[in-house]
Amino acid sequence: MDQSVFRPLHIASCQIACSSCNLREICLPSGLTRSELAMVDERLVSVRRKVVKGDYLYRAGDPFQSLYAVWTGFFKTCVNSKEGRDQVTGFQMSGELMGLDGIGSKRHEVDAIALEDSQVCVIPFEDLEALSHDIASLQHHVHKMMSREIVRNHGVLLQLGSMLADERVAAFLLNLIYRLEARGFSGSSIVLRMSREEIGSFLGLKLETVSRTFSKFQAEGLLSVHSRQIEVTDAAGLQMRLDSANC
Amino acid sequence: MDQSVFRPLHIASCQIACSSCNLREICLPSGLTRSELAMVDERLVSVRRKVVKGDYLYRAGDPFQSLYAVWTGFFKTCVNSKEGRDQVTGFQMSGELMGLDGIGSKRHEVDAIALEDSQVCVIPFEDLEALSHDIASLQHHVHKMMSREIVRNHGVLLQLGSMLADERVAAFLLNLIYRLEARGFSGSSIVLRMSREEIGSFLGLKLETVSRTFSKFQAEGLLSVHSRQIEVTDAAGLQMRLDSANC
DNA sequence: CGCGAACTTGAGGCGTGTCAACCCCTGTGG
DNA sequence: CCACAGGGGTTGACACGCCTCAAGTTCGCG
Repeated sequence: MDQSVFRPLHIASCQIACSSCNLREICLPSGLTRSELAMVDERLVSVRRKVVKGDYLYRAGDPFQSLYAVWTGFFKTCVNSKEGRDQVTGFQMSGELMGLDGIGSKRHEVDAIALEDSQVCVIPFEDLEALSHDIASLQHHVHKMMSREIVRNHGVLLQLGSMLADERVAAFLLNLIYRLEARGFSGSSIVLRMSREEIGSFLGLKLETVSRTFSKFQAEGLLSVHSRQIEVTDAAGLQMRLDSANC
Repeated sequence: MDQSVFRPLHIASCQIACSSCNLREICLPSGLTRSELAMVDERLVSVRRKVVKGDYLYRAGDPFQSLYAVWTGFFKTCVNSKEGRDQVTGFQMSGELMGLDGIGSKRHEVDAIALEDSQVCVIPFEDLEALSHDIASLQHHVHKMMSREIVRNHGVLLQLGSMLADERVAAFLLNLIYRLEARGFSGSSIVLRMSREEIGSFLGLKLETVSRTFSKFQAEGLLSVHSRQIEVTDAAGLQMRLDSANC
């Protein structure tokens, strides 16, 4: 529906080019000049990969070769410890980068799973490093994106370490709204692509707690829930849930 | 005591050179050739800064200019949300890098505070990007270090999201042991540089819970506690605390 | 030596997990 | 067409782990 904006009429015939992608200002090439963009088109991004709902884009342990930028669709990334624990570490939507975890060890350290039929742009990391060598602003931008990933994780740490269940869920929804609005979608009408269990895993809560919290917010008039369709009627009220904590 | 190994006799006269630093294999220049190391000495790391116990190395909001590598001492980094929450996001010891959070926004996003009298090597980030341009292996190594920081955070996420208090404390101690041993220190005799409250903040627990857990481990014969001096007598037993969870 | 900060320990309360029942929706096969 | 199974979601009762509050002790530093 809303997403038609991102879906080309003929995928097969679609030129894979950052310069003509409407995500270019959000995605990897953000901030590049026209001529730099042309170099990215030519030397870097040439393959797009489809991942159907439920399939792995990559698994923890797979050899690392490429980063992936989400073009359409929605992903989750999960860590699995050897002790059998696992946890969702993030949800990725269009324009967001996946795979940075794999650079350090040459192997992916998390699983990346599509939550709906998706397409990603493949960014071979060796090529990215080579091109960064020739385009200083690209090199800097890569550093920025990695840094932001670190900062993002700090935010999640804060959620998991110091927030009550209500606050975690409110922060989760507000973050989702923020990112959807940055992509031109309505911030008040959200379709969740993930289950209650996946939200819970991400927030360090059980699925029942997530479900109860949604019901509670609904009873308080902050939003209305119809399974995965959420209508946020009072985003400011959600924000107050965060501000009013800890006095 | 053990740390004398890292403390030069005359600080003022000490040559600031990665090539002669005994942390070079753990720290930023790990994996560089002799000649590359010489370039790092010449063009990159020339200033060392002292930070006395309790002082800020930098604060959230400060303009970002440099990364810092811990040379001696011990730090914590903290996020502060505008709502008044705050949380320790990590503890840094010798050879570890601080400041990566600041690249994305040109401002530091966390506070970095010395937990004991410390010294850091200042790494101007512009110079690092410039030198990375000339030394491909340095560029790659910077990427690796950032990637590892991301992966490290995933591990903390897992702790905060899915572990009981005992398990968090056990994982915390085992991680500390691992890092101390990598630096040639005893893994069984630990001196904590941080308070119970700081450990609690890092692990998403209250200080009383941390204290109780130490006492519990002591009662079970896994370790003995004398305020901040911890003798780990059964590291395998601590590890079992992690493995046996969740069945 | 004396003060304040850090730490320990206990008692009780609260938030979230656990377990279970039930509903809704979808897909499958008789 | 209906019966049925299965997965996801909701809701309730209860348990338990951690937090809160408070008192007392030890440690560190002037």
